[in-house]
Amino acid sequence: MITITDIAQKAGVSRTTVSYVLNARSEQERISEETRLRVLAAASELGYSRNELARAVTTGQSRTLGFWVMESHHEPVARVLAGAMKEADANDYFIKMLGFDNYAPGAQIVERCMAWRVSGILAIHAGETALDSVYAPIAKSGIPLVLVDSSAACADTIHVTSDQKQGVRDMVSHLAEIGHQKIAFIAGRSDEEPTAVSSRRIVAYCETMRELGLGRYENVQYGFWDEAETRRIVQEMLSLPPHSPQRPTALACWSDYTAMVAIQTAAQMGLRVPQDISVSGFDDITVAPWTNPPLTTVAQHFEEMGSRAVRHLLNSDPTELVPREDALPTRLVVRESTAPPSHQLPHEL
Amino acid sequence: MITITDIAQKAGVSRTTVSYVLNARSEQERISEETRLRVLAAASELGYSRNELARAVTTGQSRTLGFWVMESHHEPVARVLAGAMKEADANDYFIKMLGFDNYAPGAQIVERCMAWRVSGILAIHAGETALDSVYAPIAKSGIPLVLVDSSAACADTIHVTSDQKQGVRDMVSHLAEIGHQKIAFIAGRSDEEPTAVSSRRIVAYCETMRELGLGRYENVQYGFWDEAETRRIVQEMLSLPPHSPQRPTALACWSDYTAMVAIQTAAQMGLRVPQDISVSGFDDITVAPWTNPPLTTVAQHFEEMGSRAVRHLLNSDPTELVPREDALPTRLVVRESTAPPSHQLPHEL
DNA sequence: GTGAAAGCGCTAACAC
DNA sequence: GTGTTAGCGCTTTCAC
Repeated sequence: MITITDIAQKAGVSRTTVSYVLNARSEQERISEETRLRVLAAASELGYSRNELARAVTTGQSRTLGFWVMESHHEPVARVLAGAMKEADANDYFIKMLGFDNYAPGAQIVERCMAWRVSGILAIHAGETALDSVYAPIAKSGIPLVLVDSSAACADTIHVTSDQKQGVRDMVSHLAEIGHQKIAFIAGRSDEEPTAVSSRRIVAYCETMRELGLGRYENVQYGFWDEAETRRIVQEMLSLPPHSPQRPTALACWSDYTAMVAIQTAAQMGLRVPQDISVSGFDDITVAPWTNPPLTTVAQHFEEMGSRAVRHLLNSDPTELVPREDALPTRLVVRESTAPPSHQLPHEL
Repeated sequence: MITITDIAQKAGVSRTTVSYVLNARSEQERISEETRLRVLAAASELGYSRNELARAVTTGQSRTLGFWVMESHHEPVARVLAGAMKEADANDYFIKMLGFDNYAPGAQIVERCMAWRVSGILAIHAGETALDSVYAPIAKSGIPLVLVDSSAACADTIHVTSDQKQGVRDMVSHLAEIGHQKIAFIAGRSDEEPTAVSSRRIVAYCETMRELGLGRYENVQYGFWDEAETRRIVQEMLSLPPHSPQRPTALACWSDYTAMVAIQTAAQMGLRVPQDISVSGFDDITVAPWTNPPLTTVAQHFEEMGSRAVRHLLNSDPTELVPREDALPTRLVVRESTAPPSHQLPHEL
């Protein structure tokens, strides 16, 4: 293994000089162009490869960010990670995976971050309970933390997320504009708690309904991760008599997955989407344009969320990560799963 | 920052002793139970956190694996990563992300791996061209490489993948069993080259067709990543007269995404799936059960692929990574997008 | 059983 | 401009 000592020897200078040249600190300070070139030449001739570990030891800087997946939703996680990677890479930082789906005890993961001198932690999809259990150790460790798409409640840090409110408002307004009044919202909930994003979307739904003068029909139903519950809810609502004041003409779903289940359930009941019932999603995942019918949804810019999070972690004075929410705009994508409500009876079974 | 020197002082022993205790090398060698306890106590009282970087410098072992996404298919990548993480974690290794979608020059990434003393590299979805450009530097670096779901051609390493042949054979046999004879295959291709997995599935398709005595109808069409081409192909095939010998009664697609596009295209042509045309996929992604109709497909165990790859990287003698293919079994999942061919004319537009 | 001493590869005051 | 020296925190050989 080639070290700076070897280079120093070959170039006939001291290790210090080599270090300065290799770190490009030669420009402003000391080091003549002539020696610089000689050192560089020696390095490349010897096939030198810097030992970043040794460097990290002395500087105390690992230039590494931890990426913690607290709840794994494949596509969003992959996309946020891609964005984070790109940004980290541009700044010559690395990303270390800390955990997937929380299978390792949180405190242990934090301990490892300290042991590896991780420069910052990006936690994605942190629910309240999960966060509660690790927030204290992280805070104590002094490692900067940025949350992405998480439960905001106990977020004593920067929280990068989409502007859920705007997204839901755009969707509900779109449905209202094309003539819907009975717009139900299908929210998400995991075993014990509503997912954070979901609960904020509920609020936005209710507010918008009121703003639009549709407050009298406020209908929030809870689907679980388990699709079965979503099916049950949809069946129940769509089994109501066609002109019942309870029966929704549009189903605004908190996620694309849920929307797909809703569309399928409706189809299995012999209903046509969107003629008999409109359905919308949230996220705009890859397959959204390929559902039958193509899904009207709200696009989130996951990649951007990732790079924003990394930028927060890197740019700011570590002690100045002032807690706040960094909400990215969403984009309404109207496809074919929403249409004006029919005034005829829904297609019969 | 607390170091072993602090512990040594507090426990009244030498740094050597502390090091031995902390590395649990105390059992077989030296160190009395009494001092062991005293050292441990001192460490925990002081709130000691080991500096893994320093440790890595002296040992030359970073206990870190690089994960390189050469082509990003969100869900498969996320799932393989999850599996890899789990296995790495169990062995007290970390995973470092090396790149997403090849946006950084390969040689540079390899250089970084060397600089960080990465213990092994896991590359996923490596196409021929991408691999060609980085294979030499990796080989020269001496860092063990394991490929996952990649182009096998130039794979002078272990290649973890699904048993594509079995998967395709199961699917084609299934279609044949329920009465199809005119089974077309829709393969994938990126700009310049067929994706590796795709090309191997093509071979498997052809072989199976012959084995089943259906060799006279061998019909491989190429879709691109771009869905437009897939649409065009499907439209062309399904525009043929119903009883034309060219017109397929089943479309075996190389991926679930492609299958979704095929189903949608068929639906837009007024055809019913599976009554008028059967469609099958490959992968069994999350949404496969929620398409209309639910997708018949071949499931791959992505998580297992990730953990297998990591195991290869860790368990084996680095010099003994004998090049070979580690093919995991697939599983046929019959849902509702495939059914016996109708003997009536397809539903008219 | 335990410790002294050397060393891993690199950085950074400070002196010349 | 350049080199000397000390040090980062840890491991490991060797002597006691």
